Amino acid sequence: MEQVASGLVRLTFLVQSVYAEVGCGCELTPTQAQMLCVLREGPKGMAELCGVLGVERSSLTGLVDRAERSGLVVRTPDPTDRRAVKVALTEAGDRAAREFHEQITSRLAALLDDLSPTEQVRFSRSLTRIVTAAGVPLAIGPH
Amino acid sequence: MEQVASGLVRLTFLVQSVYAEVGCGCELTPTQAQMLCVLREGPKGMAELCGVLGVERSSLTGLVDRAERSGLVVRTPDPTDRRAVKVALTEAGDRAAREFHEQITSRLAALLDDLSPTEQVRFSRSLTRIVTAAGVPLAIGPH
DNA sequence: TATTGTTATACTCTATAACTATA
DNA sequence: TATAGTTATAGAGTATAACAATA
Repeated sequence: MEQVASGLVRLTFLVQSVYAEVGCGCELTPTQAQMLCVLREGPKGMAELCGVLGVERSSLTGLVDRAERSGLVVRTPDPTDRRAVKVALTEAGDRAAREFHEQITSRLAALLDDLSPTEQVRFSRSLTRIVTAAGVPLAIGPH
Repeated sequence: MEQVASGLVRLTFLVQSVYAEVGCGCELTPTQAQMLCVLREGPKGMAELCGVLGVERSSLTGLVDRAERSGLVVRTPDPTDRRAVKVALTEAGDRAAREFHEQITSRLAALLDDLSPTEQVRFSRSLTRIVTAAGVPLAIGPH
């Protein structure tokens, strides 16, 4: 039990550090990387984005503000609801998101390099089972 | 590759949320929980603690300030070096650290409940192999 | 001169509560 | 009244640079 818990915490640290490092290389904070990855699915309203990211609206306002200031996203008015806005990736944001996604995917997969092919498959399956059982959403990102 | 990366990120999510939740129940922020766990080994100097936690000294000053204000740790002068201080757990800090450690250990181990005993052993072994290969230090998180 | 730790400053991320505008 | 989003405010966590005291 002790062993497993320690392993899980250490793995979490490892993944976080890779995530931060890759993000840094793309000039993205981990939170920005996460948001940009979500926005690759398409433009989203603030409330919707809050739900996916698991943050409060006031927090998201700041996140979008900073990302917008950095030219990664834009707010556009929602034609169907004048209270609402849609947050969408800019071209630069899309480029950064793609780059981040590509790199994080290969960097994280490489963490399993020391396992045999069979072990890799088993590990990956168990991983999926664990997070599925716990109901963790699919979106890539921390928190 | 995509699969593995997604699984790793989702697992990281999951572990972080459990970590935060357990910490919250012990009135600890995740960072405080981590620091307190490290200090269970014994008192440490600021510089040493920085190394283990992977933060800058100025950051640690704030962390220790807040933990000290909450009565979790104390700074005591180092008799062998008048520049230095030792950071040690108070009784309350030790109690919180124990409680956190106990709970996080069982909560994280429980994440593997859906795997068969064989799969649990395999998963745990692979976990250890991955973090060992990557050189993730042991001291971080629960021991 | 090098090391230990703090201070000053600035930024990101987060939340709660109060607010505006629209539905 | 309820929902969408922002503003005001506060606090944790992080870093860099400048500084003090001691080795």
